[in-house]
Amino acid sequence: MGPEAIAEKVRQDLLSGRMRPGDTLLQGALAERFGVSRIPVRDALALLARDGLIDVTMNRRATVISLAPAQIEELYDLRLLLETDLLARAVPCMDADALRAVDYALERSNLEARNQNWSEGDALFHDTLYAPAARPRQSALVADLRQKARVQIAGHRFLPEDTDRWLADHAAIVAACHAQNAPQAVSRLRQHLLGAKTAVLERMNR
Amino acid sequence: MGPEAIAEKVRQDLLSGRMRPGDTLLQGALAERFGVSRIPVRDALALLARDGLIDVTMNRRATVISLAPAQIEELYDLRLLLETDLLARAVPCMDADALRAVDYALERSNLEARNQNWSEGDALFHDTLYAPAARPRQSALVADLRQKARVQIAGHRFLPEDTDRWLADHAAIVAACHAQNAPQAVSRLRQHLLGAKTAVLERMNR
DNA sequence: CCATGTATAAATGTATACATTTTCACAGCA
DNA sequence: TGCTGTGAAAATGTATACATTTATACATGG
Repeated sequence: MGPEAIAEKVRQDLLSGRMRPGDTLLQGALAERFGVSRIPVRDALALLARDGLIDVTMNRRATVISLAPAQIEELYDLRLLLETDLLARAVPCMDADALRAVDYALERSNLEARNQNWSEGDALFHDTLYAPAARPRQSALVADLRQKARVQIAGHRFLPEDTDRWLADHAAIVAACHAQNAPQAVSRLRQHLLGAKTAVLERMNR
Repeated sequence: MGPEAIAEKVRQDLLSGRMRPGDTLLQGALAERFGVSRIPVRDALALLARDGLIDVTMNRRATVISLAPAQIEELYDLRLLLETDLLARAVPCMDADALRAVDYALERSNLEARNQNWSEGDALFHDTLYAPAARPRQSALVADLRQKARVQIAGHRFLPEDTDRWLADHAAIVAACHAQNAPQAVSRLRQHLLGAKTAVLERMNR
């Protein structure tokens, strides 16, 4: 069991909400759980820290990142900025294959939503949507931001209530893509992300 | 000598061009240089990897990141997107104190440029410029991107030739800030960054 | 009852030793 | 000459042991 495999297991704990913001990760406990010494565990924690999912400081136990509302807001504003730019670049590059992939991702996100697995399908959908832009670094950044948001959301235990509205948003975006109407696609993505931001912030303030 | 102190020393090697893209970093050599075992060195390398300055893969020696032209281009496009947004947010928030700080940073960047230390002053100037936006995450992201670019530039050994033009760009941006004219400030920042991007790309193709 | 200081327990940081993997020079061959 | 495979040398990965720091429980004083 190598460091990246350990990191992946722990990442699933974070994304699924089994571990929540503020929880501590003990090297010794993880080492015992995975049957290794603390050295590879430290490496795994460094990987998660690289993605900004946990906070590791000298001589202190690692903790799951806990974001204040202002930081959540900045996070979603960043997603808005980066994702609308990606989509604007992607739409003109979408050929028949890309559109087929988007259609498939839309269907998948619908299915996953029915299976209590909204986040997974949502992530796949957005990644597929931006793939034609061929911006690996920017896409990776967005994926990181989304993952950070997921950890907070999963940790706060609020399952998406407005799933239907968000699926409708997705469908509208896809329709604009088929019409090769980049401005409209971007506009709908903007509404989609603004809605997500306010929904999360609102539910954090209870 | 702790991991972060080691990382800082190595970071200076990267930013100054003493180590160049593609160069390898040996754990044993660094351990001997800093008089510690390889364990804290590994932690230091993990920190640098977190900032995307070096590439560490399992069982392979760490190497300084080497960016292809397409990646450099994406990097500057990202800076453009994130920095113009930051400046647009910052200008309306600039009070007398902030403007004084910007003036001071402009002077400093002029001085540093005369001292063969352009990059240092440039980084300070931009950071000061965006500080009023109060967007710590976005600012940190931009600082990371700038640092990555610096490593490439320093490694390729091309000192800025158009320093005077860039200093003039800075002055123009500051003037627009004083006039509280955000659109103009953003427009000039855009020109500034586009110029930097083309200059770097052009010189990489020799 | 709450705050503060202290001792003990627990967790982390680092050095050393050894296993595993990669690297690199060099021999052999087309 | 150029390529490929092989072996020794070197570099990395991990376990263990121990030093150092932090966290927690508990007693003490306000």
